[in-house]
Amino acid sequence: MPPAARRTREIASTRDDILAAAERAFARTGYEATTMQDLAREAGYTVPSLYAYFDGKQELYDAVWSRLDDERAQVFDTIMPSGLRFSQRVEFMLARQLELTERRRGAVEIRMASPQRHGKRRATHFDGMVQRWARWLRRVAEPGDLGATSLDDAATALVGVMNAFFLRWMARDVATGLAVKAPLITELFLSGITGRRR
Amino acid sequence: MPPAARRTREIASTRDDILAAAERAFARTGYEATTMQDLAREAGYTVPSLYAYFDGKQELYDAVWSRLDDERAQVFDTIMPSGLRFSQRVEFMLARQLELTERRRGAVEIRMASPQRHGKRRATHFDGMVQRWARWLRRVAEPGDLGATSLDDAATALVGVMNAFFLRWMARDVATGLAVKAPLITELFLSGITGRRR
Amino acid sequence: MPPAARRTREIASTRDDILAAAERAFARTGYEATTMQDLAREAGYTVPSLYAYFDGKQELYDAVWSRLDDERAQVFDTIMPSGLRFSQRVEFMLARQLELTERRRGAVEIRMASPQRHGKRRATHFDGMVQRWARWLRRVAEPGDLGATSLDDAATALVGVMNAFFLRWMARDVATGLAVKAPLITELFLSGITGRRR
Amino acid sequence: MPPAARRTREIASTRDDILAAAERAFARTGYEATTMQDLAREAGYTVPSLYAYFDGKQELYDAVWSRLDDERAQVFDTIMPSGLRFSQRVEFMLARQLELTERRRGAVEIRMASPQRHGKRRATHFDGMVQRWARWLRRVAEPGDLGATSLDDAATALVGVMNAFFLRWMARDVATGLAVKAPLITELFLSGITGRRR
DNA sequence: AATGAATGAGATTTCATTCAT
DNA sequence: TATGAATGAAATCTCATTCAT
Repeated sequence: MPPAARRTREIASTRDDILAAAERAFARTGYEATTMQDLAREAGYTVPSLYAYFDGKQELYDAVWSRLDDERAQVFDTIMPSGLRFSQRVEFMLARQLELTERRRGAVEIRMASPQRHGKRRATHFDGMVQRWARWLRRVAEPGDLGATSLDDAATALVGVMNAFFLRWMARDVATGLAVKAPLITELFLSGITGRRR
Repeated sequence: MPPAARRTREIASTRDDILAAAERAFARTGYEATTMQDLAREAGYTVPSLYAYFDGKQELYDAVWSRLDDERAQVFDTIMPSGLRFSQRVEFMLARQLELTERRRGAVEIRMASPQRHGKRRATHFDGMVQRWARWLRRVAEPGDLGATSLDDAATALVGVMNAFFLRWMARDVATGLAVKAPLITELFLSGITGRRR
Repeated sequence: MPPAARRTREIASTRDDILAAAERAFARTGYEATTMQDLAREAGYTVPSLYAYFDGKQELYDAVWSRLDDERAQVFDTIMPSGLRFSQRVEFMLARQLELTERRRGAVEIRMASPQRHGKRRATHFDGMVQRWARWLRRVAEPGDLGATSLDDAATALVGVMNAFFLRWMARDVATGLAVKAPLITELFLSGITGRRR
Repeated sequence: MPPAARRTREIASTRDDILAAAERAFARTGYEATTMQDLAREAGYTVPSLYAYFDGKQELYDAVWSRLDDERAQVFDTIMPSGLRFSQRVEFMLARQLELTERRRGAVEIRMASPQRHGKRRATHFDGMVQRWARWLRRVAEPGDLGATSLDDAATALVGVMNAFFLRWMARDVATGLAVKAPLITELFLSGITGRRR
């Protein structure tokens, strides 16, 4: 590998280390309460070093979420086993997304509550999730799969139920698995509480 | 009314004015970004005056949420029309809760994302909501109403879908009504996307 | 005096105290090398208190010069004894200006070397002085008083010689008087080195 | 040329390149506001490289002025055409000095306002100029040339008027020539505003 | 009860300088 | 010789909180 390329790789790797540390730190205490000092300590650098890799606290914060969002987008592009029915596809994708959520739980939680640049709000982030799921549903749903429900309402309900189980899990049983709830969430999403098969 | 009693009433009223102002201010900019100066200006007092009524910023913040939580608890105690079926009861309570949410939208949104004293977290607040709804469901549901779904899972799904529609509304159409979504949410909760009656 | 008026006076007086202290501090070490800490110590306040009276370091700095410039403008409006010849008028005004300069020597010196808002420079400040003297000369000079010299060139020469004697005085003999040089400067200005009467 | 000698020459040349760049940079933004980064960029080196040639920022700054002062001293040693009268000599030297000033305008302006190590002051630099001109005047003036004016006062006036025209030129018409003012300055210096020949 | 004034503590950011390679 | 990386030290500015009036 030529030196220039190695250099580039090293920088990227350092940036990534810092981002991972920042994700932990922000997840622990939130944006405002996390100081540059905290971020530096978590990353194993001094504060001025962080400024060599990122332009400031806000930029670091933004970069943390970009990284997370990119990863989530990638999961949406996971190739699905062929021959699945709609309900199986939903369950499959739910499981994948929940796995990611589980792995990055702290970040995901804070992500929901983030002040974002230009005053965008939590609601905006939520709406983004809804729209991503809506796009996905359009891709995989066949006529009749959504019953009489609009794409938008379906995506809203799905994200809602999923988030609810995530938050309950965060509050109560982080030690256990989250992705195992995928079948339950799928059923509630498709058939509600009464329509569930015994 | 004796002077002492009037004094007590006045104090309570002033405290309430301050809390209402604080709710607006916190809803606008969040906990950290809202300064005591902001709170005082919004309330029409000077900063030291606020300290005469509350012990500090954190206490003010906590009191804001207590007030909101109390109000929500009261809504749960609203007397329901008699003779309603389960689905009608759910829809009725959803409508009442959504009305409150609509009225206090800003505060409710921030409430979800609040750093709290002693590291309690957003997830904890969510879990509180789930448990309150679970208690309510136990009171109003008759055998069979929840199908094969546990009380806890049912409450989780309900709060999830409700929150989802609230957030979507915040992101997109605050100008319109939120409570009108109560029937839709009820159906999605009970029958999922496929089981909905045409 | 009504309380409100007294309050206003107190604030003005405090601001003035701070400005006087800032003038001393800036004169000692220049703009950049003078810290808010230095300014606060010199004024007998803490740093945050300074921020209650001025918006920041640059504003303080600007205010110092405004104060000085105002005072200099006032000197230009001093009423002159009547019946003076042109040379006597020049000498009179030079003496008054030099007295002010002497009193505020440090500030005046730094004033010449100041980075100013928006990148204006020392030259700009100098040009301002030239133009003020030019206006004054137009007011007091009668036809023939300036010989063949344009108003602008005359003012330039006058400010140049005056400044030169000020700087030499700063470098060598601050202990003595500066205003006593007014007659000499007047002669050099009017007649040059050779034309001087014995 | 032996290698060692070439090396020495190379080092001297590199130092000079760096100084020229530093002069530009300092002239643009002043001492404090110019960072080592700025200096390195202007010179086409990296920051640590600058440290290989100079001991630090202050040393670089000092070296810039030494270079300028040396050059000015050299101009004072320019051989003058023979047979000139005093006024012609003054005009000749003024023209040469103004040419240098014009070429290095930015540096010269900053030079006047330079904080120097050990608290030497701007006034000191001015006084240095006065003394150099005084030495030169003593060399070229013959009895009677200065009229009744002392050498010191004459030099002071000369430097003052010269500086004044320089600063006015900086403020107003950098695009035009400065050295053309030499005759005017000479006349004002010798005969003042009234004594000028038509 | 209400407030003007003041401040301790701390946050982000910048920069000259060093050092291993 | 040249440089990428790292950092100690410091500067400006903000804010919750106190206290005398």
